[in-house]
This record gives sequence, C-alpha cells and structure tokens, in this order.
Amino acid sequence: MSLDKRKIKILKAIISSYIDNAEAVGSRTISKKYKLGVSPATIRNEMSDLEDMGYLVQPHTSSGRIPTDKAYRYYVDDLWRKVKTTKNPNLDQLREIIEDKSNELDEIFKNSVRILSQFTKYTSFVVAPQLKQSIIKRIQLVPVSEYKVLMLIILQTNVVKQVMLILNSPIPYTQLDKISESLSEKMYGHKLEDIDKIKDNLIKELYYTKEAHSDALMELLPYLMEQIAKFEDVNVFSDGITNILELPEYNDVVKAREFISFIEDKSSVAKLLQHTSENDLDICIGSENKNLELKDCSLITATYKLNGKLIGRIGVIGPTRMDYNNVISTVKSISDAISEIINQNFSVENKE
Amino acid sequence: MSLDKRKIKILKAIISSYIDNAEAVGSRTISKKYKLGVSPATIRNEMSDLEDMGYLVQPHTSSGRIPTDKAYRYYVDDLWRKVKTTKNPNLDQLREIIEDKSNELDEIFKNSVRILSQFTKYTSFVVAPQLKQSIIKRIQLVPVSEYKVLMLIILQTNVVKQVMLILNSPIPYTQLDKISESLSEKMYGHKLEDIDKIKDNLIKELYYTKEAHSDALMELLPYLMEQIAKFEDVNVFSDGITNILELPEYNDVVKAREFISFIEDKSSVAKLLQHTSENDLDICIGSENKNLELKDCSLITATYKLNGKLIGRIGVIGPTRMDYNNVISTVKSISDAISEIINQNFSVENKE
DNA sequence: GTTAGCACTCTCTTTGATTGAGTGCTAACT
DNA sequence: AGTTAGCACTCAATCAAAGAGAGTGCTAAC
Repeated sequence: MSLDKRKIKILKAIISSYIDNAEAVGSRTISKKYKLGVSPATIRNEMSDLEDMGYLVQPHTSSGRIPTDKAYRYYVDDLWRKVKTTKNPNLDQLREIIEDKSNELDEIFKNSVRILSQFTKYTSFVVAPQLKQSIIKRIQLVPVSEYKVLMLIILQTNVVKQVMLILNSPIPYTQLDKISESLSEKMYGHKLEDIDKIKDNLIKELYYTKEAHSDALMELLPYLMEQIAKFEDVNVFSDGITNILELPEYNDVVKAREFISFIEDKSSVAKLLQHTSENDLDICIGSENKNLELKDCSLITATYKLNGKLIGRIGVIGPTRMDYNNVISTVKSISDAISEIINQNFSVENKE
Repeated sequence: MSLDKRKIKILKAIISSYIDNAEAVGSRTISKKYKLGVSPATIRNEMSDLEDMGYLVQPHTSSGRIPTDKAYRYYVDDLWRKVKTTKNPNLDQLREIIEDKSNELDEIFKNSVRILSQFTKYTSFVVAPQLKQSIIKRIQLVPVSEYKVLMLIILQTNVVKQVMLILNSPIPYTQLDKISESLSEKMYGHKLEDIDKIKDNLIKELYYTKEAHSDALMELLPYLMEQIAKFEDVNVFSDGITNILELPEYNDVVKAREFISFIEDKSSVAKLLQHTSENDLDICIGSENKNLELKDCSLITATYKLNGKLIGRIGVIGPTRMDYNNVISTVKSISDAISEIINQNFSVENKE
C-alpha cells in the first residue's frame, strides 16, 4: 500500500479541516467540502488505509479521524518545499515594526515576540544572545552625582550595558576619565563571562597601574567586578502565553495551567531551544519533542545570526494541529528581520 | 435591627469561611466550625436578619449565604483599624529582595510586582513614575563606535536614560565633551515632556553657541530631540496574571479570558490606577469599582513616594472574596519598601 | 474500482429520578 | 423573650437511562 495521489489529497483535506476546526473529520465532510468527486464510502475505504499506514487515528470507533504526528510530519515536509522558495514580501514592513526607536537589543526582541504571537495567535519566545559571550571593547565611567558613578560597558557589538555604582567616598570627576582608560586597557578583549575568573589578576594589575592608583578606585574594583559577574546568563522573552486560552484544546483549565506553568519557566524554555538542531529552521512535531509536557505541541524555531554566527533562536509553540503554513513563514520572516536589524545595528565594525 | 456582637461574629465567620472556600456558607458549618455556642437554628435566624440588612445574599433559596460587597466593606473597615497599627516586621527582608543589583528603576518595579503576586497569589501591578515629569540634570555623549554615539540623559533623580544615536558622519571624539556641555547647559532644568515644545528654540539657541557649532551637531539635533520626545508616557508592570487560573471563580475559561484581556491592556490598568483616590492605601470592593468588568473584583492599591511626593501606585487585583488581611498588609509593606528604596537611591541630592 | 444501503458503535444531549445541603417556620423549651 | 429541635420544603448537583446524531465497516450491487 502506498500514498497514491488520491490518498494524499484526502490526507491533506483531513489535516486542513482538523487544523481549522479541531474536530475529528468524517468521510461525509471531506466528500462535501473538498469535492474530490468520490462518495463518502470511497473516502471511508481510503481513510481506513490511511489509518493502517499510521497517518490517522480514531479517538473512538464511531468518530471521524484525526491526523497523527506522522501525518503532520508528512504535511509539513510537503509544505516545506514550497515555503522554501517563496520569498517574504513584507520583510521591510516587519523590520520597521520590530526595529526599536531606542536601539535597545532587548526591545527588539520584545517587539519580535509580540508581533510573532500576534500574527500566529500562538505563544512565541526568543532566547536573547548570551551577553556573557560578548567581548568588552571599552569601559567608561560617567559621573552622575557625588556618590554615584555610572559604569558603561561597551561591547564589541556596540551594545552598551550600564551599571550604577554607589560610592562610599566621592571620586573627583577629573579622575574618572583616567580610571576609565585604565579599566578599558586591562579589560579590553575579555569576554564578560571570563571576568569573574580573572578578576583577582585584573585587580592586582590595576593596583600597579600608576594612573589608576587612587584609594577610591581600589575600593571600587571588587564591587565593580562583582556587578559584571552578576549579568544574567540566558534571557528568554515570551509573549502571547494567554493566546492558548482561545484554543479549544485548552478549554480545560487544568491543561491550560500545566502548559502555562511550563512555558513560564524560562529555564525550561531556554533548555528546549538549546536542544534543537542547528538548522536554520527547525520543526518539532508532537512526540518528536523530548519534553513529555509538549507531546501535544509543535515547536517551530528559526535562528538569527550576527556576522554569520548563530547567536539565538526565536520560535512559536502551539498545538500539533497548528497552522503550519502561516507559522513557518512568519517565524522565518521575523527571524530574518531580526538578523537584518542586528547585523545593521550591532555588528562589529571592522573599520575601527 | 442593628449589628449586635453576635451578628458581627457570625458575619465575620461567614466571610472568613467564604474567603477560604469560595462556597456558600450554611448555618451548620458556622455552628460547628466557629463554635459560637448557639445552635444552627439560631444562626439561621441571625443570618436571615443579616440578609435583610444587606450583608448576605443567597444564590438560591436552598443554599447557604455568601457575603455582599457591603459585608466585605464592613469587614475591611474593621480590619483596617488593626492593620494600621501593626508595623510590618519584615520590611528589611522585603527591601533586600526588591532592591535591584543593577540599580535600575524598572527592575525594582518588576521585582516588586513579582514578589507581590507571589505573596498574595493574585494579580499585581504597578504604574511606574512618569518619566516625562522628570527634570534633566545633564546630558553626556559617549562615543561607542565611529558612527554611534550614546546619549546619556541624567535626570535630577539620578536615573540615567540612554539613547543610541546613529550618525551620518563621524564626530571627532574630542568634540563630544564640548557638545555635551552645551547640550547640558541648554537643557538643564527642563522637564522631559517639555522638550518637544521648546525644541525649536533650543535648536536655535544651540546654533548660536560657539562651542557647539559643528555641522555634525546641527545635523544631530532634531534627531536627538525627537528621540527624547519619544520616551514612553506611562509604564505599567504586572505579574501573576495567570494566578487567577488557580481560583475556582475562574474555572470557566471564558471568564478567565475576559479578566486577562482586561488586565493585559496596560492603558486600562493605568487609567484604573489614576482614577483611585489619593489615599495612601485605597481599597475598592466589587461594585465600588467604576469598571463594570471588575464588579466581582477588589482592588487594593498603595502609593509610593519620592521626596514626599506621590509618584505612583502599586496594587493587587483579585476576587472580592480575597484574603484582605494578607493582601492589605503585603501591599502596604511593599509600597513602603519601594518608597524607601527609591528615596535612598533616586532622591534629589541637595548637597550638589 | 466505486457506491448505495444498512446495521452497528459510541459520544453527546436530554430527561427524570434521587440525593443532600440548607432553609424557614412552628412549637416546645428555658 | 430568646433559643432550639423538628420537619416540610427547595433547589443545585449527581447519576442513570433514553434518544439523537455522526460516523464507521461491511456487503452486495453497479
């Protein structure tokens, strides 16, 4: 028995009906709505075959059929060939919405997941690039008030992190630039994540640097290093969590609660995304997911890159009967938009 | 007929039973669990009186009674006298949790609502102070890369806002300090919200300032002003929205959805909080709320202050049968903690 | 190979009976 | 006069039985 043309037509009809209505599909429905020119009886025979082949299941003997994960996999692989070739027309529009006025990386991600969940009606999330992997370009101390100094950590990607330092005793403004220079010189080229390991050495080295040799600085150093070490490890943004309340499969509050509590746990989501393949676009259907909690969910993720290097993933999670067509192209568009935006705004400029 | 001592005891017993179980309370339950030394029959008579007085209602003839908004109002007013006098013991602990490592105002608020919803098991939110009301103390431009300059706007409260400016043509680093000085001089003392109105004047004045007279600057100015004008108007943080899924009154997914979509609309929440009284602590029970959507909810809000001036509110929203005792004291504690933290970290230092 | 017909299955909805928590009233008691 | 036991009554919630409806599988005819 093989998937002949008619079987394929019927299978696709069932899948697309089930995606729309979340209700088991009967032979009559297919025959009427998807006019294949054959009677329900014929369709019943074919459906029986499709069930034997593992593409359909019946929730109970006298009900219609619903697609299995295998069916979705077939459907998606088929879709895949078409999506790949169609170019997204509205990329510029997307860029405009996502691109943030304040040029903040986090804002770009927040916008992205917001748009993504609005467009797909599912839950979406993004893992922000691991800040700790970034390399320090320069440190700049800026006086704010007598006892407050703002430390700006300028990264190679031109992302600027700010840390407010509270002083025990004031440091004259005029010294701050010199201190900044010394700090920059010593910390240049190090990754943020390495600071914690080498901080003792750094402090020692700085101690012997003539310009920086002020009591105020020495007092400040351990505190300053500590603040850097405290930067967040992974950062996950999500949006549209409550979208799932609109779906009939989550009409049961208990189910909804379970899903939400899983998704709200950022570390589990981060793990989820780190365990996916390195593919540009990854589709994980139902039981293909390693997490048992997600056996009824599909996960569509795409990568975004900076200077050609993979730095994060953005994705959508929804029921296995999700609107793959829409989700796949939306995720792809938005991940492309993110890549473009960050490459334009945050790439390492070689001319320097 | 008046509220004698026994009626009060019975009323309180009913309220507290209903708060615990969300189920209509019968005379037998009261008689057994709250040993008042009288029989169910007597309690029935009293309950009937309390119903006549408007403190109780029966969902249907043969059910127990549930408290009305009037009952909660009585209960809360009574509680009020006691809460007022008890000092919160764990304020220091709270401060420690809320106080943010990075000294970011937004982080403080996010922590506050997180803690608040964790402690109360309800939904909580805070309106962040209106940034636009803040007065500019100083502007500092910091070079980031050849075509990027970070503009730091240092406010009187020592909050520092950063805006990344993308240049069309590079500005020599050495000029940036001078430009910063000119900008600071002209913009000092103005409120952020006024910048938009007076920007034309500012630009003109800066044009005639000798030090700042560089083409690069002139090109930058309109762009820079525009960025400032774009700062957000109100900022609402919320947390624990999905806590309501745990409550029996929201076992109905439709109800839950309605509640959530109301709360997720930041502007409606902002409006809600701005319409409450100026009281330090405000309690709005059920139909006392102006929003029809919240007729089954109670809203407990408290103010926080900077330099004695009210700058925002934080609050909890939950069902009318909420645990007022816990919520009131928690909201109060946390608002106090916020006040302390921001007064310590963000108050205008007079010595400067 | 396709289809009409029909018996069969199983869920969903409706209906009716039963249960149980709780009330209100009355009459007796303190 | 206030309190209480007793009892009839009410109504939501639960459960079982019946009926409807959607859909299947099989058979026999086209």
